[in-house]
Amino acid sequence: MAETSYEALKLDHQLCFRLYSAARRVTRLYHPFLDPLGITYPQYLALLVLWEAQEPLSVGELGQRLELESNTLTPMLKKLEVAGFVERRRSAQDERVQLVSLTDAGWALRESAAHVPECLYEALGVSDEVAIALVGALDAFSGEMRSGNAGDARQERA
Amino acid sequence: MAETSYEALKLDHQLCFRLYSAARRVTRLYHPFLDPLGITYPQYLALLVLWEAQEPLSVGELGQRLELESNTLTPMLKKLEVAGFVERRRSAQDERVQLVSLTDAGWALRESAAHVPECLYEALGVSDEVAIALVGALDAFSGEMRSGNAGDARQERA
DNA sequence: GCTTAATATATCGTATACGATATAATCGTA
DNA sequence: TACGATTATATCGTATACGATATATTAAGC
Repeated sequence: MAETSYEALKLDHQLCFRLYSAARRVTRLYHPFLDPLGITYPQYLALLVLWEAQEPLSVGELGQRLELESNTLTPMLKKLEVAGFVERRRSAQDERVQLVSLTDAGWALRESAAHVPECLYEALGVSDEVAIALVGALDAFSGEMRSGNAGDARQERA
Repeated sequence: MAETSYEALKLDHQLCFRLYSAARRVTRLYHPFLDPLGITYPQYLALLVLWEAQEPLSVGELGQRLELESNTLTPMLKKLEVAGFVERRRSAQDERVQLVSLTDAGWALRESAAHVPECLYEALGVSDEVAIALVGALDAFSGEMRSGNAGDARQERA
C-alpha cells in the first residue's frame, strides 16, 4: 500500500531503460553518417562482419556475430542485395545454407565507411575515459549475464 | 590499402554494438515476465512513467521521459487503450494536448508488476558490483554525450 | 533405401523506432 | 481580430526485432 513498495518500479532505477535509451541515442547519431552511404545502422553492422570475415558467411554465422536470427536477417540481407552490396547464393555442399558475400560495391563501401567510427566518436563528444569505462562495464555485464550468449565473452565468477 | 586502415571497422571495437546487443538481450529477458501481464517492454516503460507520475500525462511529457515522439507513442498508447490499461482524452484547456491516464486495470497492473524488477534482476544473474558499475558508466556516458538529452541525468564532472 | 529427426532459412504477424509530413489548435502581433 | 507562426499529435512509409510456424535439405537409424 505504501508508495515505497513500488520504489523499484521507478524509471530512473531501471538499468534496462538506461541501456535502451542509450542504444537508441547512439543509433540515431549514426544516421547522418550512414544515410549518405545508403545503409541503415543494422545493415552497417552486418557489413562490418562481412568486411572483417573476408569471406562469404552463412546467414547463421552472421546471426551468431550479430545476435540476430534469420527472421530478422533474411529481409535485411535481401535489401542489401537489392542495393547491390551483397550477393546471396546457396552453398553447393549444403543447399540449406545461404552464403552471403560482398560485391565490388560492397567492398568499395568499406572505404567510404572507413571514417565512420571516428566521425561517430567525434559526434558522441564523450571523453576517452568515459567511453573506455562504458566498454569495460558492458563487457563485464555481458560476461556475467545469464543466457548472455556473448560468444567467448563468458567468464568465471570470481 | 593495408588491413590496419580498417581496424576501427571491426565489430568488437564498436561501443555501439555492445550497447545495441546488450539492450536487446535485456529486453528479451523481460519477455517471460511481461507476457503474462499482456504488455510489451516499451509499454511497460510507458506504464512505469504513468505509475510514477500519479497523474495524467500528455503524450509530450511521456515522450520526454521515454525519449520517444508521437510517431512512436501514439500507436503504442492506442494499444494500451484497447487493452484497457490507459485512457486518452483531449485536454480541456488545450485541445491539442492528448492526456493519458491510467484506468483501474492500469493501476491494478502495477501490483502485478511489482515484482518484475527483482525477477528481472534475478534472471540477469549479474552481480551487484557489475550492475552498479554499468549504471554509473551509462550515466556518465549519457551525461557527456552530445545531444544526449537525458533529462535531468546530466551530472557535473568531478 | 526409407522414414523420421535435426538443421538452416524463410515466412508471417505484431510491435516498435523514426524521418517526413499532415492536421488541428493556440499564440503572437500588427 | 484576421492570419501567419508555433506547437502538439497523428499519419505514413520504411526498416528492424522477434516469437511462431513453415519449408527445404541433410543426417540418422533401422
